Amino acid sequence: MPKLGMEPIRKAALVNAAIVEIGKKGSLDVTVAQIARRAGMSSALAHHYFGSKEDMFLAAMRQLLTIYGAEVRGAIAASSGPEGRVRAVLIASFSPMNFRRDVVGSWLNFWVLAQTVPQARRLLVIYQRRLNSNLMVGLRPIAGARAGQIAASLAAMIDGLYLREALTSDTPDGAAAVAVALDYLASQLQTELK
Amino acid sequence: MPKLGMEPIRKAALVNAAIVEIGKKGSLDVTVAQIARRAGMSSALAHHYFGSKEDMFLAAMRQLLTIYGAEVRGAIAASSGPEGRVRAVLIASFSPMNFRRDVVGSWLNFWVLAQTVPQARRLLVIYQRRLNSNLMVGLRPIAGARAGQIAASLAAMIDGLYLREALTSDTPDGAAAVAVALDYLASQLQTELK
DNA sequence: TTTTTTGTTGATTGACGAGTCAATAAACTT
DNA sequence: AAGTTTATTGACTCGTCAATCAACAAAAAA
Repeated sequence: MPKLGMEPIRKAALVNAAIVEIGKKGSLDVTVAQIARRAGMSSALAHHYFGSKEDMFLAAMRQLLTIYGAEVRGAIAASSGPEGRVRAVLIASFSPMNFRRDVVGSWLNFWVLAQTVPQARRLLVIYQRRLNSNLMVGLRPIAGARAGQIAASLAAMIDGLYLREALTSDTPDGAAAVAVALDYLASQLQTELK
Repeated sequence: MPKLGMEPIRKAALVNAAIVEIGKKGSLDVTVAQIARRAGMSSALAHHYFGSKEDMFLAAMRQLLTIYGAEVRGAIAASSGPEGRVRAVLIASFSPMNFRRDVVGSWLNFWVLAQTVPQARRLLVIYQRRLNSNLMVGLRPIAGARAGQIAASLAAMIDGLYLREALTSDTPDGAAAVAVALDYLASQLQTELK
């Protein structure tokens, strides 16, 4: 019984299922059938809405990026002052929403996807640019000429903390990750004022 | 014409071919036939020496770990003083040998493998422990109680820089990566002496 | 010199999975 | 009412690939 307007609903379901499935399996070697089943439909329908598996992956990646971006924007809006802005970015990056096991697992695998699929690479580059830019806005007023250097380090550190999270078996500890990054930031700023 | 004692030679050839092939493809989706061909033999022979594809991957991982470990040890031996030791670890981590496109690509994919294969995870955990320990030996004398925190940050940063390298299209710039890490180190130590 | 061990491969098997298709059905349009 | 669009799936095609096997060759051992 075709209720109309299913397309966006089913697409969303597939995208979420893909993220969960990839995260759970820890690899892109998930079948369309698995994803479709988790999303409660046949694999044929998944192919009907997304032309190919790759398209589905890209949509899932975009979703992750979108959520992440929204959360960062929200945190920045609620922050005050340059340093607060940088803190906001860090806190949002390790929020319970983004720093979840399956999400981190998916990120890692999308990084792999970006090695092969130009479209995926583009998405990841966008993320990197946005992260860098967000950091720079906050850092420039307080770190001056060193802002670029610090931003690069912080960005690398964030990615690295994600990477390590993907390996630890216990539940993600966003607070600890934030602490590491903030500690670094504090020391850098202190250096500035020496 | 069976020249005897082929086993180690063929195994080594396969391991290297696997690293190159994975790095080039940017994914673990390489066929045994591809690897075998690059190593100059039939896929059947590859299966003869390594029981399975997975075993081959694990051997390749071990190889990477071994080379990395050897290089770090060498650099440490040639260094002097606690801070020199830390520098040595960083420099070795981004040496031309380890910081090559295909090698970095392989690392990334082994990280993914570690999500699925316990044996691979174990290897990666060994790497992490060793890295941490190497850093700690150098940091404790100069950073005291903060050594742990700094080591964690440095380790995350190293991994993060690798991760980012896997994404940039141009040739790896080990020097720049070392600079970022050293800059962080310098600022941390300065904080110590404030 | 027979036998065993080591090296080597072409051919084959067996499984799995992406993508297609034909068919069915319920809405919406005219 | 007839026709069109949207939703949905089971069955099928087609390709790929890991792993196995049977067979052959040469060295070493007996």
